Amino acid sequence: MARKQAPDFEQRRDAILEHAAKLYAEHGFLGASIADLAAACKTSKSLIYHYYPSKEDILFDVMHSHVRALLDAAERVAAEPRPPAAKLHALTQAFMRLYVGAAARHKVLLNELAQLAPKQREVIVKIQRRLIDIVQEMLVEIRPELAKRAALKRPAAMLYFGMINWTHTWLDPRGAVEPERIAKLAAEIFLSGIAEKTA
Amino acid sequence: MARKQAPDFEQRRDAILEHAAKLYAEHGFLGASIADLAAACKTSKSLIYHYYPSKEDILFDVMHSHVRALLDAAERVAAEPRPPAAKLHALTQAFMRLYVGAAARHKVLLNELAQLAPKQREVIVKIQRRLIDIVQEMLVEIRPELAKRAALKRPAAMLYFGMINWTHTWLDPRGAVEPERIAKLAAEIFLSGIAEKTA
DNA sequence: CCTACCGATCGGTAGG
DNA sequence: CCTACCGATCGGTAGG
Repeated sequence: MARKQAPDFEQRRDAILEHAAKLYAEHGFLGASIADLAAACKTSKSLIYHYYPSKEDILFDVMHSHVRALLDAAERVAAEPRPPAAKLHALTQAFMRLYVGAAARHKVLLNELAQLAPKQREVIVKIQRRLIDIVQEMLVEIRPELAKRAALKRPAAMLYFGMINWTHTWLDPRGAVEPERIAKLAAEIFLSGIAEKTA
Repeated sequence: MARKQAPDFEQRRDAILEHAAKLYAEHGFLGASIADLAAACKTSKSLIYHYYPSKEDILFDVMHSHVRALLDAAERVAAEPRPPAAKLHALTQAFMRLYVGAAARHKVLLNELAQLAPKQREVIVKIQRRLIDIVQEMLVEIRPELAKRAALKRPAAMLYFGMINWTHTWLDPRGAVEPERIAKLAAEIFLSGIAEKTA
């Protein structure tokens, strides 16, 4: 009879993931070894390999868990029956909460995509594309004129992502200006901007 | 008597720098070895070490040459006797030209700062701070109200940098929408946005 | 006889 | 400017 999985399997796995995200965010994926990760988790390398088949699979899981959370949040907001501008505000707040709550995973997602094997990278990129599509659709709802200028849809969405994704390099969650305020400012700047300038 | 430097010393050094920028942009600093760099330059590892004392010094030079070019361009635009909004437009165009013309160096500057030793990192960060200051001053010229809301000055400047720095992840210089047009769109969105929303 | 985990060490390759 | 190497450390796996 097969023995049961350890009762805390999921918790242990998640603890490894969280330590890995921190190490990879700080030193880069290649700059942090499995030995470093094992030390941070206060176990052995073998224990890490019991939970993950390879170092790259850990990186994939760090990115995948985060990008899935972003997509879930975005789909939830997109489905709300609200005016489109209010949706973009809500989406920006939701993104900012996830960025702050999972800052290490976010940084890894943005910096280490190139370290993934093509197949795994494609899984992440596909989810990211769905995120971009959701934002594009919101922008068209806000400025229907954008639908006629199809070439500008993607650039507009990417400029929006630039504003909020870049915050991970400078925003201090315990700084003078709270993340909620920054999210509000970013959404306001973007909404006024495209309202005036893409018509 | 000391032998003269090779007449093409500077050109060779610059060729190394350019190949290094490309390799580090594609594989990451830690993912590209000195042997890879030597192969790309069609020489030996020893030749590389003739021009640079260490791998890290190559990384520093890649970043330093680029951030200096950005600062020079920004200071030139800031000194022009023009209306502040026109200056921000000109600055955005100047940044975009440098990002496109030195895409690999730009990517390395944004992704590999953590791989530098603290002393060298500080040199780069100081120049980056001067860049941010120049943008902040322009924003205050555009919206004098920002001076009274000091806490928002830096966030506003960083949201601007987010928009344009992030372009390196998605902007194709040979795509349907030219970089000049993206720069114009970004500056317009930002100018209308802060005009309306930070008063 | 399984899963969970350890200390020790593998073959290869890094920067120098 | 090259080949021949070094001390160290890498990701991954062995036996028990």
